[in-house]
Amino acid sequence: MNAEAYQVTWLIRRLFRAMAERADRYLRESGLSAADRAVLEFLFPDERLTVPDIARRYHVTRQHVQATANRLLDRDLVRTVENPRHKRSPLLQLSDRGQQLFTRIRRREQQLLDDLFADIEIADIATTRRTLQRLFDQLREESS
Amino acid sequence: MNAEAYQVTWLIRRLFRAMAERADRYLRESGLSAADRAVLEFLFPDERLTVPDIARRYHVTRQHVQATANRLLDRDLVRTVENPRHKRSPLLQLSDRGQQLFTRIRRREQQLLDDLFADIEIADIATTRRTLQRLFDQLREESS
DNA sequence: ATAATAATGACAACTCACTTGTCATTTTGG
DNA sequence: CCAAAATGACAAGTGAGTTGTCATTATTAT
Repeated sequence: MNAEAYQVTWLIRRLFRAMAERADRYLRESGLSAADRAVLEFLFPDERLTVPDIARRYHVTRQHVQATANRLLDRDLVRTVENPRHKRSPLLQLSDRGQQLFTRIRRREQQLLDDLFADIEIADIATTRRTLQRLFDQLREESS
Repeated sequence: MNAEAYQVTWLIRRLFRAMAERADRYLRESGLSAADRAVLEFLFPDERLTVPDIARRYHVTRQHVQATANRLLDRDLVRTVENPRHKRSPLLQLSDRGQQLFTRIRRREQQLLDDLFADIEIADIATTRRTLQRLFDQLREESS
């Protein structure tokens, strides 16, 4: 059992790398980085969040999210909306271009996902999801 | 089902980050980076491999492995053995210090792993391993 | 109301795991 | 034997993040 547990963690590492590689390839076509995608995802389809909000949810420094958000603003994929709760920290929201782009990306990802999981039984996917979720909860709990 | 498939990939990403964070913490205590650990693992317990061998297995550039190996050589965690098959490219092997260090690391990791998987049924671990393996095979196949 | 404290954006320098590219040498296979 | 491949050394770059600092703006506790 120890051996299997070890292999699970090994596979998580390998899968992450393989998925990131694959994602990089199709994201690059849209000129997006993984960090860009992550921020867009938080705003999709119509969330309004500040930079520090996203940083907290993403478990990443606000400075990093800020840099990413500024790039997205420059490229008109995101726009700012006045924040009634904080004058200096506007809410971010997908622009129309951002909406369209991310919708396309989601569709593309959905296709890749369907292909990837095509041959796997639904019950196995459910068990895997549940197990990974428990592992994740366990890790989060330990580090808090 | 699509939703569950998506969550599986999301969890893989999250788990990778959480595990990496955790690993960084305990590796740093030994003054090792993740790259150092990866190379040591290829040599543990008594493999003899050249830098390009490791690079090929690790699916990473030989230059990157070379830099890591050189650091490990500087720190006497690894030593070189003459390679009968290639004069310029010696075999790498764990030094005694490297052996001891990596043995300690493995023990520590085993403990963390046991804790992490403590509450999860063996059958679920087996299903998860099998499913992740199939996902991994699928990805590898597609990109070849 | 005010004074201390926290949150934010802007900017800069850094780290880490990698990559790409180049060169000189050595090895190998036709 | 000679062309092609493999190797180590060196250099510069990338991408996702981090830490740290500053000035400004909000929040809170008194």
